Amino acid sequence: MAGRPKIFDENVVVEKATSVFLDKCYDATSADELLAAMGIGKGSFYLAFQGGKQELYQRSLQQFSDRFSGKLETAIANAPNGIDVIKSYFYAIAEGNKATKYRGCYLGNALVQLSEKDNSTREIAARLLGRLQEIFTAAVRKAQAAGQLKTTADPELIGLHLCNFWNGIHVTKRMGKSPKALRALVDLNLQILS
Amino acid sequence: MAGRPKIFDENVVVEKATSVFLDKCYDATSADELLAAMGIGKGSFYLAFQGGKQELYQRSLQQFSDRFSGKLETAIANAPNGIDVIKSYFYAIAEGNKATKYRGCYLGNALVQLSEKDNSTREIAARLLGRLQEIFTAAVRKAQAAGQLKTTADPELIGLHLCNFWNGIHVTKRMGKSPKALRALVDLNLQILS
DNA sequence: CAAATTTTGTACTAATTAGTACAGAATAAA
DNA sequence: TTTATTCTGTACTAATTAGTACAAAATTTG
Repeated sequence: MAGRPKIFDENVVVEKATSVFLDKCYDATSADELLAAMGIGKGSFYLAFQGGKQELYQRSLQQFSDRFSGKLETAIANAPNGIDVIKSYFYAIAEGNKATKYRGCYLGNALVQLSEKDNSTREIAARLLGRLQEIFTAAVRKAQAAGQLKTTADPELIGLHLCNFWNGIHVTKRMGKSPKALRALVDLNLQILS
Repeated sequence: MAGRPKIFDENVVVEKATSVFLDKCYDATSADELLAAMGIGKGSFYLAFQGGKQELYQRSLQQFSDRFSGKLETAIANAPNGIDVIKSYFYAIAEGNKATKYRGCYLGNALVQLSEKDNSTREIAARLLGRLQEIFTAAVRKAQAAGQLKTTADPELIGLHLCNFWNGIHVTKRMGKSPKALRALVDLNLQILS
């Protein structure tokens, strides 16, 4: 392949863009701001991302989801009890830290922040969040089969509940609730996994 | 008081602005768009809302919360069983309709959509959502005292759970879930109110 | 009616926006 | 080395942005 070589790696710059999108909503993030964070110029950007800001955002959502889902799936697959892995994720949200306190879930944010006009991107975010739900469902089904769970409730429903609780706590966190209150909330909502 | 009379009612135009803010996030809503919806010119607007768009948004959040909280409190106070009123609100969300399917909760949206730079507005949204939590908590406490609830769990915790479930389902709804799935989710999360 | 007061609409500014055009730079292949 | 190819950085456009300035309009009070 002839031609001047790219001075950047697309995956790397998408990741840099993600950290900008995590701080503000899509519409409020300017292309200039993204370019500065990505460290490339307009020429390079609009050549690599011909769909402009929208394409960048969609790829950012996809990359984030791939990495996050992959990490969670691996952790569940390698643990003796996948349900414990899921529990630890929720308790980690309850603890939080200053940097992530007001960030929420990248995919959930997208779902809430996207205006009605950009249906295609919102559908992508919805589908990617659906993957999280499926991971929860699969882990519950596996644990039920292994006799690691008391509940006989539909694993689909429990998966939906966990995904919904995930969505909720990432919003409720932003109300400034203490880790103690959030821990009690997690306790209550994960009782079904005992 | 002498002077040319106002051609508009501030509460009315704030309400009109609210319906614009409901469709898109704060940052993405232009002042021009708001003015068009409000039906007033720049001169009038910047005189009545000297804090500009931010003041308008904060007053919009406050007005929305006042009206919504008032309606909910009245409904609970006038019902034989306040818990049934709360349940009906959640089942109504599960049913939804095309117009509100992707709208979510105005206050929750604010919490998620506001960038980190506008802390003061986010704190207002957090405080107003806290009112919802308090209404839930008070209703639970009252029902417990009246022997209408089996659970002896801390009413504060149940109130927090309901507020969190409220936050969650307004996001989960946007994943395109069917009313049937959402109803099952409500069933599961309101079991504690049986 | 005249003066004081308040509101309105228009015209304007200065900054920022997303995206395009294109000359030139850097490479691989012939 | 020449040619074909791909990428980069700069300069540009045309639209939109939030907010200001201010003259004229509409009212109350004296």
